[in-house]
Amino acid sequence: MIERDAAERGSEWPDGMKKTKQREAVLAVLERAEKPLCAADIRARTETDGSLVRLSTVYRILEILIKKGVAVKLSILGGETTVYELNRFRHRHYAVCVSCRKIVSMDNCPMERFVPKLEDGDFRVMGHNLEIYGSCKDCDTAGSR
Amino acid sequence: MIERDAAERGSEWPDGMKKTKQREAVLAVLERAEKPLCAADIRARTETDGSLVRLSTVYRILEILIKKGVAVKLSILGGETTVYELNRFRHRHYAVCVSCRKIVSMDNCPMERFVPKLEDGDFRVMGHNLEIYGSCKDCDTAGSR
DNA sequence: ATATAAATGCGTATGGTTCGCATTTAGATT
DNA sequence: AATCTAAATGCGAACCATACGCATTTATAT
Repeated sequence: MIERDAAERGSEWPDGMKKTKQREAVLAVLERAEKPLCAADIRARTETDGSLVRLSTVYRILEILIKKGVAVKLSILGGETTVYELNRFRHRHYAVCVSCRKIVSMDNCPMERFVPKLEDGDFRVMGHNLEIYGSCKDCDTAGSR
Repeated sequence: MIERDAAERGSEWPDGMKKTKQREAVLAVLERAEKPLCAADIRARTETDGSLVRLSTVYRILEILIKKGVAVKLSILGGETTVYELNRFRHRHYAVCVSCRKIVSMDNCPMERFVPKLEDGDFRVMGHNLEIYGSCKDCDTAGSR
């Protein structure tokens, strides 16, 4: 299973990164992830895959994946949760349900043609994070019922 | 000093909130704040004001200010810092310098006339957080020099 | 003035993340 | 293929921000 994912990834192993089974396991999890995952989730999924990666190692791997630009870190709901996902080289933002914490992905981005008016006129914008919060379909109907 | 701030705030004391000197001190700090502050900053500023509020109390006060909608919590730089500010009932977003962590405020908001395309069609958007990151004037010139 | 529910002080617990160091391993070199 | 070495991992402990528990104090209603 890990081998298959590695095969799908082909030769795209991050430059200069030593290939260890822990790193392959973490990358496999991130590639299969349907939503951003927190470190503990990643650890748990490597465990069910049959090749447990310790939590501290997960953090170390995430750190270097981020440094290499392979993964990105995002925090939602006022910093309560820190999650990670592969950098898919496209804008991807999420809406989070304040009630059940479901993460819903968004297909467009308000920053596409937006020029921020910044107090410090010479601020060079390099990127942005956007988080939308609200109530998902299920929780919304449950609440108003 | 605290009295003066309280006077400026006038009768706007949050509904049903017991007025204690710790709460007045924290509100005074938030009112005078030129940028969002973390809990430890708030504690430190109450200390220099001459009425130290313990950190755990700061957190408790922030919690209820947020619940009452008087303050808001925001997290920047991927959750590394959690900061708080008064809810000024207008959109206020910030750009953060990735190098010196300076916080620069932004005068417009890309969400003003933006309709998100969400996978979960019935997601009810209640609000959003946006963080812009990049390089501030000082760090940018320092870096490219 | 008194009663009482709520807020605070202060020490401790917690939970997510990082660190230290001994051991193992990947990849280079022979 | 065997050996070497820097880098990665295991594992426990440290760490930091934040939350909690409970005795004491305080704001407000009576």
